[in-house]
Order: sequence, then C-alpha cells, then structure tokens
Amino acid sequence: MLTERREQLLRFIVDEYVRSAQPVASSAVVQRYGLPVSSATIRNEMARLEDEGYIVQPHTSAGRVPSDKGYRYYVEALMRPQEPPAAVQQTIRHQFHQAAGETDQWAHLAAAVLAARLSYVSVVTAPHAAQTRLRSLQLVSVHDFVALLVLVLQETLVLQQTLTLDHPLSQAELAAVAAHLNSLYAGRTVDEIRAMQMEHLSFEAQTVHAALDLMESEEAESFGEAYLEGLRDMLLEPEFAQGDRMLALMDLLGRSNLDKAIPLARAAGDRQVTAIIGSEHPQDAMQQCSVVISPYGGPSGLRGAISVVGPTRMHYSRAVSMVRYMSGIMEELLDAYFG
Amino acid sequence: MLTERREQLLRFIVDEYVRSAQPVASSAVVQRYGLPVSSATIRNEMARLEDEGYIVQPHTSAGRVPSDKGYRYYVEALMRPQEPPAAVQQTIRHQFHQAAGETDQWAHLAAAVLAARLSYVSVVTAPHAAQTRLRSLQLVSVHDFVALLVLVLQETLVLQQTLTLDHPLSQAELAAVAAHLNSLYAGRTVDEIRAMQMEHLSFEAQTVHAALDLMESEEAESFGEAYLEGLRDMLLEPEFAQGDRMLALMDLLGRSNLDKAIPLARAAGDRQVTAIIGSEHPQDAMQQCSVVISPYGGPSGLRGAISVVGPTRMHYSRAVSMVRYMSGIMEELLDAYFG
DNA sequence: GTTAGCACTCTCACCACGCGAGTGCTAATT
DNA sequence: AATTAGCACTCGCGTGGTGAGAGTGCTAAC
Repeated sequence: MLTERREQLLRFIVDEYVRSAQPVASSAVVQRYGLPVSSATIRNEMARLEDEGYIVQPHTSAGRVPSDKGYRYYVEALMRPQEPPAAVQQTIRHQFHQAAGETDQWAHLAAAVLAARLSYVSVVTAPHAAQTRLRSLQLVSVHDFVALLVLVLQETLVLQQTLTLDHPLSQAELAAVAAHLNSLYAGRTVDEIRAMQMEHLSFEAQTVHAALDLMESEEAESFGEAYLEGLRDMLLEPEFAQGDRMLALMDLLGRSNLDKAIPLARAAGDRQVTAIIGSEHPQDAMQQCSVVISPYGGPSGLRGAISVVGPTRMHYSRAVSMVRYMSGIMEELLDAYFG
Repeated sequence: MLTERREQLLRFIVDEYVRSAQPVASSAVVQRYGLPVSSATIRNEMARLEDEGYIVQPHTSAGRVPSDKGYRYYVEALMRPQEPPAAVQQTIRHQFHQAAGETDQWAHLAAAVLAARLSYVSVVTAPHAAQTRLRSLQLVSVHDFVALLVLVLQETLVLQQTLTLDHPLSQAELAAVAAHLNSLYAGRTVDEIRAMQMEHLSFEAQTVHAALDLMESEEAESFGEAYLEGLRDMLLEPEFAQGDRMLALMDLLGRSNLDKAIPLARAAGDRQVTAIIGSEHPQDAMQQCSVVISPYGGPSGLRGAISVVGPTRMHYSRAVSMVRYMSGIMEELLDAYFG
C-alpha cells in the first residue's frame, strides 16, 4: 500500500508521462503541479516508488517513467474514468442513428468512432451467436447453370455462395425450392437441421449441404468479423517510431493473428472493462502495448467484444470510459433491434 | 535511342539494383555478368547513360541507380515478361477452384495471391457494373417491428439494410411483398425502376425507396470493393525503412484515399497492363513507388481493376506478367459464371 | 521530515578522422 | 576510335573524443 502522497506522486507521473512521452523529472512535477515541497523531497519519494517497482529510470540521469506495475496501480486505484462529455455522447449517438439500419456496419462504426476519439487502434467484433440459427434462405438465378444461395442468419448476418447446377432451373423453380426449405428449416440451428436429415431432391440436398457448410464455418468462428481502425494514428506515437516496432505490431494486428494480440475470447467471461498492461500480455510484440477490452452482449446470445490497443503509455481513463460507453451503445442497439 | 551495349548495361543495372537494393558499381556489373570488357569501359558507358538521364548517382562515390526514365525504358524496351511457370499457374488455378463458389471472394483471393507471389501491395477491386441491375430482393422478418431487406444485384453483390416497420408484419406478409416487388422490378436498373413510379402500399414504397438508395449508392462507386493485401511485406523493402515513409504510404493506401494512390478509373480505358513509375505518379507520397495496373472486364459490363504497388525498384517483369495473368483469370471466372 | 547544495552519471549532439568504395580523367595501348 | 591501366579525388560511414545539459543521489544543515 502506498502513502497518500506517494499515490499522488504516482498519479502525477503517469499523467505527465502520458501527456508528454518524456521521462518526468522531480523538478518538473513540482513546477507543473505547484506542490508545496521541493524537488529534493520529490526525489526521495521517487526513490521509494522506484524501490517498490512502480516507476523506473530509463537511465541514470533521466526522469522517471511508470512501470507496468505503476500503470496497473494507476488503473486499479488512481484513475477515475468519467462518462464521455454530453456533447460527445450526443455526437456519437447521432452517428449511430445515421447508420441504424445497417446492422452489419455497427461494429465497423464503433471501431471508427473509438479510433477517432482515442487515436489508438480499435478492434470491434460484430455481434455473433455461438449457436446461430437460420433466419431465411433464398435462391437467386444467376444464369442457366449457376444459382446464388443467400443465407440470412439470426444476427442478420448475410452469407452467400454460388451453386453450380446439374440442370437448368428457372427463378420460379428456385424460389419454390427456397420456400420449401424455409418452411422446413427457418429458425433452426445447424444441429437441428442436421438431425432432421430429410429426404430431398438432389438439388435440395445440394442446397442444404451448402447452407450447413456456410453456417458451420460461421459457427466455428468464436467471434464475428473484426473491424480494425486507427492503426495509422497509433503509429504516430513516439514509441512506434522505429520501423521494426511498427512491423512487429502490424504483424500481430494483421487479420490472421488478431486473436493472439487481443484475447477476445477471454473477454467473453466477465462483463467488465478489463485492461491488459504491457508485460501482462503473453505476446512478446505486445509488451509495449496495453489493451482495454470489454465484451458486449445482447438478447438471444449475441455477443461481441470492443477493444482498444495503444501504447502502455495510454490515456487509461479516457480509454476505459470510451470502451465502456461504446459497449453500452452496442448493447442498446442489439436490444432495440433484436430485443 | 541507345546503343545495343548501353541497353544491355541499363538492363544489368536495373536487374542488379532490383536484386540487391544497392547502387551498382562498374566493377560489380563486369564481375557479375562476366563481360569481356573492363570496368573502365563500363564507367565510360555509365557516364553517357547518366548524361542522358537513364541512371543517377546517389552521391559521388557511389554506384549507379536507375532513374525513373531508366525504369521506363526498361519496361518499354528491355524486359520480357513471361507467363508464370506452369507449376505456379496450376497452384493459382487450384486456389481459385477451391473458392469458385464464393464470387464475392474472387477479388480478395486475387489480391492475396498477387501479394504473396510478389511481396508487394496488391489492390484488386471486385467486379462491378456501371449500370447495375436488381436481380432479386428479399424481406426477412427480424422481429415484430424490424425487417431485413436483402438485395442481390447483377454482379451477385449482396446488400442489406434493416427497415423499421410502422406496424408488425409476419414473415409471410413480408414474403408476399417481396414476391410482388420482384415480379415488378427484378432485372431492372435504378433508372428503370424510378421511371416506373408505381402506386404502392406504404410499406412497399418504403422498401422500394430503401432499395433504390442502396443501389444508387452502389452505382455511385465507380469500382467494387477494393481488397488490399501485402502491405506488411512491402514495408520490409529497405526504401520504406524510415517510419515516415511508411506512414505516408499507409495514409495513401488507407481505404479512404486509395483512389488517389491508384488510378483505378484511368485503367478502365485501355485493356492493357500499364505501369506508372515513380514521378509519373501525380501523388507526392507515391514518388518512390510504381504501380502496375490492369483492368479486367467480363460480359454484361462487369469490370474491375487489378493492381500492384511496389517500390520503383520493382521486379517489373514479374509484376507485369502476374498482373496480366491474374487479369486473365478474373475474366475467365466472370465468363464462366456470368457468360 | 524537509531542503539546499553539490558531485556524479549518463545521454546526446557535434566534430574530426580515417577507411573503403567507386568514380573521372589521363595517358598509353590496340 | 575504342579500350584499358593507373591514379588522384570525392564522399559516405563508422569510430572515438569532447562538452553541454539534464537529472539524480547524497550529505549536512534546518
């Protein structure tokens, strides 16, 4: 446990370092925060904070920088995240209102808003059901031997796949097949459909097979499509100035191993905003970064995750409050449209 | 016009510089290509090539580097792009075969293949019709007051939008509306639909309105969705080692101003593979880059563009041949599925 | 417990220096 | 007229030294 004054000091150091990206000197904190003590006193306190591992010196003649432990303490005990200002809230609500009809764009918009407000990378996954249900299925004639299968899933996710036909079918015939299959399978899960195992005409069988494949590959994903925004802004932060740092990060944030960078799965558990700070992250390339992440969930088991990735020198209170707020927005939307 | 030997020399310099990314010295080219002359002779020739602007010296005591004019000459007259080797062709065909059913993934796959083969950035736009036609429309009940409108356009592009209803409609009622509208409008363009201006029930009117909006916003795009791949690999090239170069590039390749970086529109004109080399590009940030681009087109006016962006020190013959080949593949696919 | 004072340490920017690479030129050769 | 050997010259780059500035830790006094 830290003394009152040391807590204050740690708070100053974090705030100041987040602001300036420079190690903060004892004299700087005295000046900037108008403390009624001298820099020497601060130096003594700093030495203690360093002994206990909350701050570190990059080198002997430099100021102090918060350690991961220091940030952790700050996040747990020192910062007070506040709701975004009313004006900001209104702007954001307005943006979502504009795009309300486009369900598939919610996550994208959330990522864009978050990235724009925080200037960090933001990753938001679209709402996704663990056990997805078929809402409806449609067959559209493309030409004689090609038809397009369009699947609408519970979460209004739309999937498509072309089918090659053995023999020509008119649009009317396709529509009849679709209607038949809809009457059988609409509202059912993959498992239920599979269990029903009905006798089908050959083309019907082909369609059901393709539909099940699509639904299954979708279910296999534990999260919906992830939208990533704001990479460019974050790369402006001084900690990523060197090319190799940038590259390591881009590797990790490249679609293929996004899940390594951001433990989206883990977030599904507790319904809270969580911070993963620097070395708490298992991935090497993420040691310089922090992740602020929150799950969101709606009725009928739709869930997703909202996250922000920034340097450990992150503005935690803003990040936490924005992530929390956006997660609330997403839940509201899900409620309004699927509730 | 260059003498035979100077052409040879320019070719060597380009090849060697592309390979090593180092200025090439007179002695290096003699050694590496086993010329029957001394380095002094080469130096004389190099001096002439430099006078005429085909090569430049980064500084006095360095070797030569091709200028944009040098690359241009190389591309026009010196290189001989060959078809990709049979084995590569087969692999690629196999990859497309795997994904044949997923029309919306063709462009994505093309970009991925191109990026993987060349290690440059690759941008491919999905096939897109200037005057798109409605293939079919579907209404899916989400819950009492929300329905999902799904539009399938001519190019098997699927668009969606949720509609908020004034009063509850069952899935059967929605289906009836959709069937009615399909019978009226399937196969028609925006203009045709607008011209028909029929009397509609209020919900039908709302649906048509939403559908027209979606189709129009789609038509406004002169190209389909652009898929960008391989950014990471290209950033490994030494010319982008400095952080700021990287950033400038990432800005330009960020979705929002992709069209500034890559003159997709221009490519629509001539049906050839075109190279834009360094300073030929109007955009400042692209002076260090070259673009190799080709349009592709299918029946019924579907068109798109395939392009590669790399450093001016690009392996032009490989890039041109791969772009040409992929453009052929896309045309074949379009033919097979929409022909 | 606080503070003034001071020596100490470390970084960073700057500069001089020497080496190596590669050229351009000249004069000799074919 | 073209080629070539020889050589002086230029320039970038890495190295090491130096001095200024920043910020600390410690000590002794308050």
